[in-house]
Amino acid sequence: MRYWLMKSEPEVFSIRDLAKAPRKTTHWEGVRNYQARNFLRAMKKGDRALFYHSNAEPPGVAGVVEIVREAYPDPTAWDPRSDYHDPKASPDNPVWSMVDVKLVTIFSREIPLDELRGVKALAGMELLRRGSRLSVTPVTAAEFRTIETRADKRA
DNA sequence: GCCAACGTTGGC
DNA sequence: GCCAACGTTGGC
Repeated sequence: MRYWLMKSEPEVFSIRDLAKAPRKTTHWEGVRNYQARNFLRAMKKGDRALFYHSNAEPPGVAGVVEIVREAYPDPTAWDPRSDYHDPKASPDNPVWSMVDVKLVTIFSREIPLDELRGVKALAGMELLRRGSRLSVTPVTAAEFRTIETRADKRA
């Protein structure tokens, strides 16, 4: 099993929104970056991902989700009314993929980005790289565990 | 296939 | 709202 980090803007879709969703499950739609899409396609059922709140006050890791359905075409890509519409995409040529994720845990406290920056064990994390913008990134098992453990401790 | 212009992300 | 750091587009 592999580990990932997935970003979402809480004003658009927060981990609380996921908790309220039917079966606490959602389609992870709208990824429009090829590298991030390829990571979505590499995900396997049962993989786990950190749910990250971007463009938030403060930004940080809010909890854990599980991949419950592997990559399949993202229909918002060929929906002209969608914010995520891409004229290159069609049902015959979907271009973009999405997965389904299910809520596993909402951390008792969000771990803010600036706290993560101070953790030695996380120094190599893609998220912390200068200029990193990818909305889906792989995370090592050690990084994942470090963050999970930290969620139970005080800052 | 280069690269300038443009658009987007996301922390601050 | 600013802007650095990227990714994408399109003229050549």
